[in-house]
Amino acid sequence: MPDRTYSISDLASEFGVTTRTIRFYEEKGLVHPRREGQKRLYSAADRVRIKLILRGKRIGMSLQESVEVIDLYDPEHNNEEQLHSLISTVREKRERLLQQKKDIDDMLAGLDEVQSLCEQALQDKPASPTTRNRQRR
Amino acid sequence: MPDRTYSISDLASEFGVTTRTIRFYEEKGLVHPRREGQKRLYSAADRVRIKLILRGKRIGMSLQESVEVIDLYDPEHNNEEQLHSLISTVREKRERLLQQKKDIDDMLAGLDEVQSLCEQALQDKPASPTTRNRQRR
DNA sequence: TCTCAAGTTTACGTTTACGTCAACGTAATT
DNA sequence: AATTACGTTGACGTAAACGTAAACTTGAGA
Repeated sequence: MPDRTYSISDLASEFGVTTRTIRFYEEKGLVHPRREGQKRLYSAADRVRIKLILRGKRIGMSLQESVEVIDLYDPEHNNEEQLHSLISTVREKRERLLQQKKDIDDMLAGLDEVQSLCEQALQDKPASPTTRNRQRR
Repeated sequence: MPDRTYSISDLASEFGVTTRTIRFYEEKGLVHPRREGQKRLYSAADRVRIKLILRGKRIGMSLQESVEVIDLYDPEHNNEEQLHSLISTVREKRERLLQQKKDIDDMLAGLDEVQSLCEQALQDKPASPTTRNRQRR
């Protein structure tokens, strides 16, 4: 059923955000759900847009920037000039993402180090002082 | 020279931020530079802290969260309980970072797709209309 | 019919991360 | 002595991304 629709609270609970958040995205023009009377009806495409926006948020993108990335997909680019500028936009986005990956890898390496230091410290004193005291008395 | 110091504008220009930004970090207790009279004097350690904060920012961390990560490095953890909670903190951070890496890879895949569609579209019409017109006249 | 959950609009509040003056100090240069 | 560069402390402003409260509607069920 590719034409399934979603209520606002469907999506809110699915994505772990409030309905206020989703309405806010609409205020900002990030999504345009249909209306059934008063109620908002979200299509599968709307759902994907929100999902992609939240993905962008997780890696520190602003809402506007996420939309910018999402809009790279729909072909509004007809002439050669637009295609070239699109390609260079893609290149810039990609460079930033690669930098972010590097930042993440660096941070992961730091966490590994912290963890092994921790585990070593736990090895060096296998019995805690409290345990020792309890045993002696 | 491991005891080199930096002025506020040294660091600002090195990291591409304003001096206001660095003073703001101090207001928030993220760095504590020494003073020479009125002026702030930043040590190599201060510089690294700022660098790590900015790294955190690039991957969407708040300033507080970056500090939290940075503070994992200095051993304030003496007893067993603290060590265990530190390890579980590390685990949580790592999980989030891995999710972010996945998000980035997904987005990179999307960009690849956009780019190849672009290049194909450019292949399909190798001569632009303007070029054609110029050649015909 | 009454209620109750789910939805709606409007509007003001909040947090984070700085920007932007203003007004002043200090040290070197002209 | 005056300019210039660099620094300082307030203090207020702002944009983004929602939170929160108020007051209303609407469709489904007891």
